[in-house]
Amino acid sequence: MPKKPKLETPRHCEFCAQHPSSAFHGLGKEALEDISQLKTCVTFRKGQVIMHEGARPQGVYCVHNGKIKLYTLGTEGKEQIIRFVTKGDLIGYRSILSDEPISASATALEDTFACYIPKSSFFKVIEDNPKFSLNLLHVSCHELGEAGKMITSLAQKSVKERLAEILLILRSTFGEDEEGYLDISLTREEIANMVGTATESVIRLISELKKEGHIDSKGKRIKVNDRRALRQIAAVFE
Amino acid sequence: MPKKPKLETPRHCEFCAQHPSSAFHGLGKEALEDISQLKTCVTFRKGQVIMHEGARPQGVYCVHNGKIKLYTLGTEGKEQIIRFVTKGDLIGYRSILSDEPISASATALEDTFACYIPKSSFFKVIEDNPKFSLNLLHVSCHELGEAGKMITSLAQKSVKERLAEILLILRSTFGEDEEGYLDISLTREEIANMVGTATESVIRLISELKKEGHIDSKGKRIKVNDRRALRQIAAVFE
DNA sequence: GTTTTGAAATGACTTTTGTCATATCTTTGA
DNA sequence: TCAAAGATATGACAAAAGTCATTTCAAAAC
Repeated sequence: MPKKPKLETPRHCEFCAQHPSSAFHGLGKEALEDISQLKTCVTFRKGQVIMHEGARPQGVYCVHNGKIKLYTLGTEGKEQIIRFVTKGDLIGYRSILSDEPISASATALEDTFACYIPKSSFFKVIEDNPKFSLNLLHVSCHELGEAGKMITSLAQKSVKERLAEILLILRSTFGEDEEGYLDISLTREEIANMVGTATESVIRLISELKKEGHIDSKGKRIKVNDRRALRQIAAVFE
Repeated sequence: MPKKPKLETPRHCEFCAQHPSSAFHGLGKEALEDISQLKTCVTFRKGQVIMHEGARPQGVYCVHNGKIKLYTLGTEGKEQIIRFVTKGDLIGYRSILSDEPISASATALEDTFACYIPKSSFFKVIEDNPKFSLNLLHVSCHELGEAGKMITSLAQKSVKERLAEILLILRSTFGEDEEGYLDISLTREEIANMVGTATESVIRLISELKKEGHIDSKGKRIKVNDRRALRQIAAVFE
């Protein structure tokens, strides 16, 4: 039996709303109080599927903590990871707001704690709080920009450039642990599924970056030594 | 001097609002009246740049007619076409709503007529009309789903599969003229910039699809003969 | 109508990336 | 602690796609 550490207990929405990137940021006390009443709390174990591509969600999840991958399944059933979801992010809002089936499955990469807000309540909050609509627009339009960048990378960059880029994204999304390793555990296959390449290619290129001294790795764990160098390789000039 | 046919004259916003896919669809008469007051009308000649990547737009364009490509510039200055914009679509809303610089340049593929709505007016309409916010959310979330599909295609499909897919997208976006040719004129290079490949590869594969009888071409003009076959090649099962 | 320019088409070749086979290393759980 | 399963690593080879050079064609411009 796997160890099942006790998950953090649910909190009031006010806590999530403190994150500047949260869609609930800037809402009034009463609004947050309302949402707190309407939500229910859920936990997902590592590896558990949270939403399934093609399904019609009946609500959205607001992630309180944990790490989740969003991915679509390609022709051969191969996962393509679109992005990661962490603390403060919503899952399922795209489908509900565009009135389309879920476009990307979500699976927990770690034990995750989230709040479930039913569709009707979600729309109620939108109607009652113009600020919330604006926040959602802000989030979805930001994502749209990120997706555009990803499209350009996939279409124009080499596998090595993309890998370097992804490593930087992982670092800024998940940060580092005390030893300086990326604070996210992904298999080489999952990294390949983000980069859009074969697992073996990722393995080879990680070895290469390691030889070049830009990164270190110890089993699954990866450490970014030289961000400048990676940025150079990724041809990211921002 | 190139021929400059007279462009269609501006119309009231009510006309644009008739399109079910327009963000202005379903707004009340007064709201539309307000917008009509606030907007100004602009025309763009074929080839003219409408918005520039990196810029900070001071308003959005609502396209009344014409065809526009949205694209980012990759490392080597190579265009990556993200999507096309036509009648009823907005340009620049992503940047304004996410409060980020423009992520994709826009260039007119044909003479285009559009309405310009200043940022302040745009936000005013949002605040006064919850329905408009919802429409915008609908549009941006839909786009987000499309972007996800594009990411998966680029990452997992072969160039031929992607080309077949793009030809189908062009057909459903722009339709056909009386002779059955796609009602959009793109160079092979532009098609390559959508597919994410080299111009020569597109040329070769178009020849191949032609030999296989699935399409026809006459100079730039392309005709889709067998949608079923293209769908099969593109591995699109919808 | 002819010239000029830019696209499209095609061949030869190179590079990149993917696939398959196999060996080695880490975890995980008994 | 050790065995088994699952990841990672590496080599050899194949396939896909890109690049460069050249030719043919089409569309503007004169």
